[in-house]
Amino acid sequence: MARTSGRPRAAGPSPTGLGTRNDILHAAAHLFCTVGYGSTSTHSLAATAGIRQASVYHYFSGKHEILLELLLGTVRPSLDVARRLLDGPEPAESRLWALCVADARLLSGGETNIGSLYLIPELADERFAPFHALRAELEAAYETLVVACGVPATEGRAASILVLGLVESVILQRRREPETIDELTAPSIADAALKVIDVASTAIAAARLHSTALLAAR
Amino acid sequence: MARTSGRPRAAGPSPTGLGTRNDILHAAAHLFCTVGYGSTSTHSLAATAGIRQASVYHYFSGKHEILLELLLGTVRPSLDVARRLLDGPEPAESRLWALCVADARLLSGGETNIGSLYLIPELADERFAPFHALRAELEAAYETLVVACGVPATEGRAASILVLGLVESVILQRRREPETIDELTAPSIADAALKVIDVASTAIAAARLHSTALLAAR
DNA sequence: ATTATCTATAGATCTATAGATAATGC
DNA sequence: ATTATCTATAGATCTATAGATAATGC
Repeated sequence: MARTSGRPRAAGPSPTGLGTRNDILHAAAHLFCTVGYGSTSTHSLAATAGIRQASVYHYFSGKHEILLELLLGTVRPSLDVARRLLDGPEPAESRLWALCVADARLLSGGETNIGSLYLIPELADERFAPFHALRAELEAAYETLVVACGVPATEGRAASILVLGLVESVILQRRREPETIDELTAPSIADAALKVIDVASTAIAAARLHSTALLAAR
Repeated sequence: MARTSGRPRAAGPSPTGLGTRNDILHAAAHLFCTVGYGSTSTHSLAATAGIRQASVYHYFSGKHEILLELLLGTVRPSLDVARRLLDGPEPAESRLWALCVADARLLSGGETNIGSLYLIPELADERFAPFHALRAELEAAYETLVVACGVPATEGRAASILVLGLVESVILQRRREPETIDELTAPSIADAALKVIDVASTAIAAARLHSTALLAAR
């Protein structure tokens, strides 16, 4: 990871200690979330990463490629959890609850509110198609689990949109009132998600108990 | 509204027919939502509004002032509804339901998904303080109604964040799957919001019946 | 006379490439 | 020799101002 050969940096060592590529990704996550994607220049990106502007192009062909990598790195862990939960032996209610908690935690944790990048208009560009493909798979997993919880198949789409919307509302909350987020936030969201699709409170309580084991499972 | 004196435009008449100021606001709403705020130049703004780049400065001191006006124009109607509902004689459940529906409709209707501008990092700038003040008042109204629905005051904040998050999730839905939004979307969201705070289904049904009269009231 | 718009432009910035340089590796 | 980084820069673009112009209003 750490550089061995090559001309030394003019501005001192890697800020992250994880190599230049990661310095750039780290700087981009921070700037895109606090300054805005369109308002961040390759120059400020480089400065934050501790290198010169032109050196960014040694690793990425432009801002869009950096953003794509950040997005993929954020949706992949969600998808990993979703795939594991899709065909487990536990009740669907417990698996959906676990997925909601895991996603709410992923979105509320980490150094930067990277989920807020899911929403920017610039993503309409076709260069972000690989991200949209993974997102679509995640949405399908939610729908499958929602239907497995007893929601009629014809209403599954609409119900899963509400559920995922509730989970992702943590992105908005984090943007506006990060101090209100604590370890109870994710479970509260998961509870709320199951209430929305009319899961009985006994099943919700059971899901809470199952979840520790479920999310630890490999 | 329509220009009377002054040099004629080079690029033909006002696209909206509502005067240059509105042409600019209209163009900005469209471009900020589809291209991105930071990625929109004053030049493209002017071109879409049917004027030259420099003429934008006759009406606004820059992009930020245009964005602020768009934001205020979006949050004010929500706040008008909220103020009216805050101390009505109807049950709190019905008033909260009506507020959720009204907001979900405001966010899902209109030509552009202007709610998506609520989330951009650029809003952290102090120049948008007037918007944040109105937003805070709207959030307080939600909290008041949530507590009036029987949620303990100590949990009112957290619960109202979930409720408002659910309402605003329509912004995310509209960005990603606008074709799934129809006249049932807003009421479904309002139902879901009341379920989240454990309102009995009988009270939810009553709220639906009340709402027509409630939202028509002046 | 007043006004809305225009043209022109200075100066700042931004992107992306070309080519030099200062390290390590062999 | 290879590599990561640097400096330098061309060309594009972007913002904001100065001042001209082409209408209407009086």
